[in-house]
Amino acid sequence: MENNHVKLSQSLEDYLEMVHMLRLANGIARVKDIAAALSVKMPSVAKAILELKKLGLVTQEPYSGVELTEEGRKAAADVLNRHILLKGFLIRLGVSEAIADKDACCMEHILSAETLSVIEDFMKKGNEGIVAKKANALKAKKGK
Amino acid sequence: MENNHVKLSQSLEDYLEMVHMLRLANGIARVKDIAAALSVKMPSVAKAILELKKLGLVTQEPYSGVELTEEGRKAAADVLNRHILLKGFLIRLGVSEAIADKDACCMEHILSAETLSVIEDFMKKGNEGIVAKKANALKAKKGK
DNA sequence: TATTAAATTTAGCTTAGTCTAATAAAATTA
DNA sequence: TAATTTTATTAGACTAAGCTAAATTTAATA
Repeated sequence: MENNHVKLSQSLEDYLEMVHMLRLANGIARVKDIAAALSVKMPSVAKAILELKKLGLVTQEPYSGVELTEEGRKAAADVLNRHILLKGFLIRLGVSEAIADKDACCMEHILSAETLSVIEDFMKKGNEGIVAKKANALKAKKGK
Repeated sequence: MENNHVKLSQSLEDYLEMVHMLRLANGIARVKDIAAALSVKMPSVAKAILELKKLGLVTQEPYSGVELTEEGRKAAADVLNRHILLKGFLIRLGVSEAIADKDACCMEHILSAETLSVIEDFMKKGNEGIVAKKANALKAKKGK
């Protein structure tokens, strides 16, 4: 049970996530579609896939679709889950769907575990959570 | 009243913001201190300052502290204000101060105007804002 | 099936942002 | 003030991530 978690660059995380999304949506992740979805050219995708191969996160037969290794699938799912969480969070705050999606796309690569877990709590408990926390804080103050 | 707002890279925004912070804190922004604060080496700072000079955002006499132009001061203050807003927001959600600071530091460069304005509202109105919004949404639904 | 079109890869260039090592200037101190 | 230390700059290497152009392979179609 080794911990191979090499921290990926934002760019590589994006490619990995997109492979996952395309496979979920279409069953296959083609270089052309990855390029279109990420607004880059195909050679950029080819280079990124090479990197991800070196890292053991994807496999690919020459001139065909990209597949995920078990480790790659896990890592991609992690990114995607963060994306979904953050997009939902922004929408809950009142951000429009399109912008929530775009901003989640950046945030998913940078937020610390602590912040993500706080946001998870927020999404579970809703605003009352914060109110309750405040109330507790006040109580604690009085208790002093 | 020209709009020279060239979109800065995250890196250059960080340098600009740090110049502003050091000047606020110490009255002067030295290369050495910028480097220490951003955990980079001095030559990286020198290069960045060169860029910011080209963009008309800072000035600097050789071998001395970095100054902000009027435009640079405005741009720096913008970044700093976003930082302060976001850090406060994360703290309000329950994130620890150190992590809030670190994460705000990344978020300040990437969030859209819409998301920032939503967060501003949240900080003004508090959670009731969201609750109220929800209530309104429900009312609107009923009204249909 | 032979040709054409589309997709993928390779080769190589560019930019931004970091670094180390070496040089130059300024500040400190003996 | 001369020597030393600190600070800043310059020169140049390296990496990541993008690009274009050209070559290669696969797929489509005449």
